[in-house]
Amino acid sequence: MTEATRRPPGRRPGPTETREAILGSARELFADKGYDGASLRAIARAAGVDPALVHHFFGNKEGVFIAAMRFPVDPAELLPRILAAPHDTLGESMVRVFLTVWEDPERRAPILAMLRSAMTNERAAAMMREFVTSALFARAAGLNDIPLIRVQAAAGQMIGVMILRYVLEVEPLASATHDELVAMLAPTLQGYLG
Amino acid sequence: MTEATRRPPGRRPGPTETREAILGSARELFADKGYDGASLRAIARAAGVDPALVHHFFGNKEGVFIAAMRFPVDPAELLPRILAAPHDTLGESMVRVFLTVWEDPERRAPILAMLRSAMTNERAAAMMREFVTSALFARAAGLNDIPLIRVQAAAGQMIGVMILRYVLEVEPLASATHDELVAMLAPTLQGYLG
DNA sequence: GGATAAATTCAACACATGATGAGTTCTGGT
DNA sequence: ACCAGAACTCATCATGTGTTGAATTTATCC
Repeated sequence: MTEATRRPPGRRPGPTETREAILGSARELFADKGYDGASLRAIARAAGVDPALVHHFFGNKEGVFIAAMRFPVDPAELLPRILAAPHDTLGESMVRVFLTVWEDPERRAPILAMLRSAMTNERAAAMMREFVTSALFARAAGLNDIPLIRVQAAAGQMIGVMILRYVLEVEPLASATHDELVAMLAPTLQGYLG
Repeated sequence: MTEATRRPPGRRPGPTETREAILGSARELFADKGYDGASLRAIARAAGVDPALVHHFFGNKEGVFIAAMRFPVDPAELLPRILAAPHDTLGESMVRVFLTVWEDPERRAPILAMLRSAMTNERAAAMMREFVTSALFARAAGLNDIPLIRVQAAAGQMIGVMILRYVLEVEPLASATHDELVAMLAPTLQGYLG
């Protein structure tokens, strides 16, 4: 029992799914440590792989991040789901979609990763600004002729509440049911969007 | 010109203000890199001082952070200023106080530091949760008999907007005037608090 | 089956980090 | 005038970081 975990070099037999495994670990680690906090080596370790392999696949750390952030949440799928609601229940619709997405760790991860990274890393902030601006705000405002700044106020309300609920985990917000949150927040969003 | 910047060891003559200088640099660096992103050595460098001196004064990195975060914003001074307003303009009052504080870099720094750090560091998150819960939410709710969760929804609105405005710098939110923001946000907060 | 390419590891690099211990110079109290 | 302690720097340690180049094994294509 010289070394328990020491695999030989060289390609593994069978079809290769390692790349996806790395992306999975990357998403998880970026999600709860942010860009700078998640180390390449930790990502490699979590994927059961040598750090150099990560480089081989993605070139450098930024490459890993960008690859992991593809589809932070597909707005083309989500926005219609929000805007499909009748005009007078747009607010409730938006709250429910947000809650549904954030409740599922799989779908929450990329958003959290983006948000956490953007808070302390200039380039990540630029990526998020870009994404949020062109893929979310502009479309949402364009589709229903709502002033851009009001869409942003609505998004701000949800971002703030999500941080208090999922990052800071402040009570009673963290334990509130979906219905309670809808009752409280929907009128606000409706006010901005209606 | 062997070494331009090389001060001799030993105590400096005259009264000593170095401790405050270190805290100043620490506050600045924590504010825009967060706890993990701001290195002791960078703080020392910014204060024009040897890294070991920082240890001498504060024991370890967490000591520096805690010392730098004393008075993130004195709630005992701020809350009365918000709550002094007549009941039907509480919302406007809160928006204005938030904007005033965030506009001044000196006062924004500790809050940003706290927030940025809390996003990626577990201990910083605990500190912030503690602070926000007992020093802000509980008092604000207690003083005027408002349900705790509504205070948090109001705070969430402001936190989200502040992030979009000062961290992500999304337009047009980032360039909006105080009056525009008040007009848009005050009714929301009034709804939660009234 | 033989050549080329892909997947994978290892060893090492240059550098940054937080921390420690010892040494030097000044201040303050007696 | 002395001396304990505070202020201050230096050199150093152990660890972690992103990145690189070479070596080895397997898969794929002609």
